[in-house]
This record gives sequence, structure tokens and C-alpha cells, in this order.
Amino acid sequence: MKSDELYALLRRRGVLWPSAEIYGGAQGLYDYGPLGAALKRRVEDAWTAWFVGRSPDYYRIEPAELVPEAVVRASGHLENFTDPEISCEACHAVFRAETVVEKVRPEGVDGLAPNQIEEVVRANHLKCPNCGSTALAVPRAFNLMFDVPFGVQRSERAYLLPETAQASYLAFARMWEVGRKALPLGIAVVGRAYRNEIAPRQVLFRMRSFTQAELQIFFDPADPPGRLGAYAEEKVPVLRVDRREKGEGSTAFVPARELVASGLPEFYVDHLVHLLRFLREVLGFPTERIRFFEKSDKERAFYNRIQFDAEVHLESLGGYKEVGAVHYRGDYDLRRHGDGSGKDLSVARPSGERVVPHVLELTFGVDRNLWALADVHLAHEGERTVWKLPPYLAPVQAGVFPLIPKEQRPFAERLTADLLAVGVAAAYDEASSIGKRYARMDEAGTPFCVTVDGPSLADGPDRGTVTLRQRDSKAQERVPAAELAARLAPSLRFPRPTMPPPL
RNA sequence: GCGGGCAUAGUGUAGUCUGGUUAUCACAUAGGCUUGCCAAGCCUAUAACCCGGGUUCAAAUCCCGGUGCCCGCACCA
Repeated sequence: MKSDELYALLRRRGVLWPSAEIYGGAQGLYDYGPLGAALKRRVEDAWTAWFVGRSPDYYRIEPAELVPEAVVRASGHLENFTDPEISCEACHAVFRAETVVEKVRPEGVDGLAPNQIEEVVRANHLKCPNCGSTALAVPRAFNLMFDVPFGVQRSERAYLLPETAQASYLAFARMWEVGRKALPLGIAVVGRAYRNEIAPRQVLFRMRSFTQAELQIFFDPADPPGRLGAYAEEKVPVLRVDRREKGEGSTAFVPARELVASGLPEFYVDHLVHLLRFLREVLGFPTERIRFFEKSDKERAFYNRIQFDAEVHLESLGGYKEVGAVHYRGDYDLRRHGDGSGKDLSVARPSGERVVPHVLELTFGVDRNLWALADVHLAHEGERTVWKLPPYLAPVQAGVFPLIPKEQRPFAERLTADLLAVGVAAAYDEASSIGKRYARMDEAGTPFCVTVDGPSLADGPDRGTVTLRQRDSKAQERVPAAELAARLAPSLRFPRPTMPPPL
């Protein structure tokens, strides 16, 4: 489905819509409706079960979203999230300062103040890359972070977190104690991050307020966590730098063992496989649509030693789009915050020797994956529109209908209440024809429909059999009403990691 | 941010060029009759010209500004 069509469908069904819609909307901000909010919660819970549930030494915390200025100063966001810009007064185009000065200053403009950049521009008589005019305006800073006046006097400044990862680094010292001083230590955050994006676009793919699910694994570089074990032969879809440099753009399916043989650390590949399996086995993305895109030295942030972006091919957006990543960040973060805070964030090995833990970051864009779940699993099948969500992710898990409302209404209503009572997200519907009710549920991704009919009442007012209908196959079978919940339960549980904890 | 295009019920649209009657149609939604296992039929109802200003006897239609969306570029430590 095209992006417009998909978005219209999601709006119509109340999955999501623009924030402040009655005021014409606000760029880059979206609200989730009932279906979207429920789906999002399930994706977050499935992510938590899969990643945080992998080890007893992994913990999920919930930090504040606002941090003091010292934090973003230390993390580097205050300087690095700021791209100096130069605008042309003749044609009004705006460029990153780096682009304008690159010929005379190949090392870039990092560390230069705006007035120093201006000196470079004037001294070299630089011209506008667009129209060639020399009427270039004073560079100004554009920071992607939202800053907020803080305190009663509003005299301090706080920042909305530009990435949730920072909160995990801030929590490390406390969590080292809470987690009883053991490495590896995993700190996960599922929360909002905020960026004042220059051009928010493509709905959930670039928002100004978005949800990240991130797991930061702190470990001793002398004893990194993760062994491939049974997954050594797992074929990983990768597009590596060497291949790209040869102009080759297709995905290669490389056994995990070979990735290690090519020089990637085993612990890194282990987590790549774990993320691959999450995308494939939990979110249900077909392997052919997934690839891990290796970022080169130039493309990745300087503190990332290894970076593969997880990408999914999306029809609606016309190509591969990033939905997550695995970053080996070394000891950059704890060193920066150690320096910034003046606290020693190194820890003692059993031998007594001290080490600053390294960080492996698993990052996952919740909103983007929601869009991907719609793109991949929501499709027209002839007349039908079916959202083939994995059953445990579906916002509504069972639709319950009386075939003839005036006859089976009480039975069906009681059955709905019984299912809700045991934790099945059931929805009762008696409006319009039975076919239409199935169709509505298909579009909402509901995996099961239960119809109460004439024979249901034969054994008594609430003890008979009902028709259980499967969304994907449309197959029907008769099931005793009393056994329904137990029958559905296995399909509604989140998959759990079968890989051993990375110890 | 730049350039181009676009904006009409919940969704998709006709009408805009060439200003003029009660703003078209389909689906969806709600109610009724009927039917009863895959979007059946009939009747009825709800529901729209993005916001602000201007031109005009008269603006969905023309002009200006804003906002939002789409595409390309740029951006995405």
C-alpha cells in the first residue's frame, strides 16, 4: 500500500492521527488512538520480554524525560546536536556550515564558534553553493534539542532527552549498586525522546516526539557477553561496507560464524542475531525484507566502533528504512559522564583492577516499527483488507458476535465478559451483518472471532459450543465455550528468547 | 530549511480554469425493516469547502498571508 493510503486507513480506524488536528495539526507530532495505543503497548511489552527478559541482570527503568544542561554538555549533544548553518541572503537557501566551507577547510567546523566560521567565510570569499552569491549571512546555531526554562525563577535550563540512552548512562552508578555489582549489566528504557527536527516527514518515521526502546549493556571489555552457540549457522542478511564500496547494493545472507571470522566480535554478532530473530519471529517481518546495513567510518558517529542499522523494506515508503540498530559505543559514554559529573564511573573487577565498562547499545524505534507492522502485515486480499498482525500483538484478540443478536445476545455478552476476566482482549459486536463484523475485525488485525449461534444454546444458556474463526485462513471450527480461553492462550503469549543469557 | 505541487463530510472524491440554485457520488457510521456464518437488500439520519484577511452585489472557486500534507534537494551527533 502507498503511504497515503496506509495513513488514511490508520486514521480512519483510529490507530493514529495528527496532534492538535482541529488546529490544523503540528508538524512531527502524532496521537495514538485506541488501536494504536494498544498495539504500541504490546510491541513495547514484547520488546521487553525479548530483550530485557534475556538475562536476570537486565533491568528496565523509567527515567525522567528532562535533564539538566550539564548532562547534555557532557554527552556532547549540546555541541554535536548543533549544526552551524549559513544562509544565503540572495536566494535564501540554507546550508550546513560544513558544506559551505568544505573546500577550504576539509576538517570541518567542529569546535568553531559562529563568529570564527564567519571569518573563514569572509577570508576565503566563499560563495553560495546554490546561486553563487557572496551574500552569505552570519552563521547561527540550530540545535535539535528542545530546551526548557527550569526552576521557579526560570533561570536554569533543562533539555528534553534527545535519546533515551542518556538516561541509562546517568543511571549506571545507581544501578551498579541495585544490580549487586555485576557485569554485564543491562539497563533498558522504553520512553519518549524529543528532537526539533528540521523537516519531520513520513509520519512515524521522523517525529518531534517519539518512543525509543533501548537496552544498554554494560560489560567488561575483557569478558564481553554473548556466544553464538546454536546460532553459529544462522544466516544474517547484511549489506557490508566492503560490498557497498564495490557498488553492490544487494543483501548477502551470511552465516553468523562467518561474520565473526571476518573480524566482528562474537558478542556483537550474537546481539545482531538476537535483534534479527526479534524482527523475524516476534514482529513477523519476512527475512527477505530485513537487512543489517553496516555504517562506514564516515557514516557513523565517531564514538561508535561498530554500527549496523536494522532496516526493513517498506512498500509504503519505497525502500529500506531504519527501524533499529546495534551500536558498540566503547567506553565513550561513561567516560564523558565521569568527566562531566566528576564521579568515577569505573568499577572493580574481582581482581581489584578497575575498568570503565564498555557499552553495547540495542536501539529500537517503537513508532517506526508500528508503521512497519502496518506496512508489512496490512494488505488488501480481493475485497478484504486484512491486518495479519501476530496474534499476541493484536489490539483486540477476539471479536465476539451473536449470530442473531436478539437470540444469543446474553450468551455472547457473558462470553465476552468471561474472556476479558481472564485477560483476553475481547470485543463484543452485534451491529450489521455477520460478514461485516468479520471484515471490521480483519481490518483491525483481530486474530480470532467467536460466533455464538443456534447450536450454542442447545446445551443450556451458556454451556454450548461456539464457532471459532481464524482471521488468516477464515477456517471455522466448533469449540466448547468453556475451553475457549485455554484454546487461545498459547497464541496470545509473547515469544520468549530461546538464546542463552549472554553471560 | 529551499524549490515545486496540493488542501471539499470519518475515508476517497465531483465541482475551482470560466465566481452565481439546496456543494456531487461512493464507501463508512447511526436508527428501522428484513436476513442470518464471511462487507446482502430497502428506507431514514448524521456529516465537508484548512485558518485569517482582501476583491466583489455575490467566493469552495480569484488575490495575499498563515498552517498542514506530498515530492525533490538538504537534514537525520
